[in-house]
Amino acid sequence: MKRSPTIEVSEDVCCPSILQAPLGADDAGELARGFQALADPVRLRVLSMLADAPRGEVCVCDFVGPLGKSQPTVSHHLKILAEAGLVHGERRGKWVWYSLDRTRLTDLRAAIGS
Amino acid sequence: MKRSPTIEVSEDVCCPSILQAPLGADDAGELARGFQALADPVRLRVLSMLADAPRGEVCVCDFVGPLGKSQPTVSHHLKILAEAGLVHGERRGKWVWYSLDRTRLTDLRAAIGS
DNA sequence: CGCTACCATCGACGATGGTCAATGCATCGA
DNA sequence: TCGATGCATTGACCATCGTCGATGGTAGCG
Repeated sequence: MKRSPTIEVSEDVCCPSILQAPLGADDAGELARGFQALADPVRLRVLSMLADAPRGEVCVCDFVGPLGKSQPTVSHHLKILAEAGLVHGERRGKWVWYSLDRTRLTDLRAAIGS
Repeated sequence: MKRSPTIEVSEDVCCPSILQAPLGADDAGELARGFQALADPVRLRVLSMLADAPRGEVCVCDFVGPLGKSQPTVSHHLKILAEAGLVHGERRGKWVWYSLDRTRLTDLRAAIGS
C-alpha cells in the first residue's frame, strides 16, 4: 500500500515484502504478477539457460530445441518474461538475443525473505 | 530429440537453483509448482498476515474479513498453501490455526538467487 | 439430544493460461 | 527483386484456476 497519500503508486515500488506489515491488495497484485512469471517450467528453464549462458545471452532459435516446444510457444514465454522485467531482448540482424535481468529477480527474492 | 543428456537425478535435492546449470524438466516442474502457490494476491496476503501475526498463527475466521473473500475461497487458498508446504494448519477446538513454514519459503528464495 | 459456530468439500461458472498451426513481418543473401 | 530464414502475432482449442453458493462434518453448548 502507499505510504504517502498523494504519491501515485508506480510499477517500481522497489520491494514490497511479504514479511513486512500486512500486504495491501495492490502490492499483493503486483508481486503476484511477478511470481506468476516464474510459475511455469518452461519459463524457469529459459531463465536457467540464460543464467548459464557463457556470454549471458541466448538466441531464440537456441531455445526451441532444448525446451522441446514450438517456436511460437517459446516466443510467447519470452514475451511474458520480458513484460515481467525478468529478461530483455535485443535484435541483432535476423536474430533476437535475450539476456537475464537479475535486478527484477533480486526484487522478487527480497519480497519473500531477507 | 534431446541432444543434451541433461541428468535428471537429484530427486529432492533441497533447492534446485535457477542459476546453477541448466534446469531439468522435472526440477523445473517442481519449482514451478512452488512459485505457482505464490502467484496469487490472496495467498500472498495470507502469508503476509501470518508473518505479521504476533503469535505466529492466525485463525481461519480471522482471514475472511480482511481478505474480503468468502470462507470457502479462503479455505481453498489455505489448502493450496498447505499442499505447497508453505503453511501448516492445526485444529484446536472449533478453530483451525494456520502458521507460516519459513523453510519452504527459504528454499524457493534460494532457487532464484543466492 | 438439538442447536450453533467454524471449517472443509462439492459443483458450477466465467476467466485465464499453455499450446500449436497458420500467418505476418522483418532481415539477409543471391 | 526474390526467396529463405528468424521471430512475433493471431486464432482456436483445451486445461487449469479463482470464485461463490450450497452442503457436509466436527466441536462445543444448553
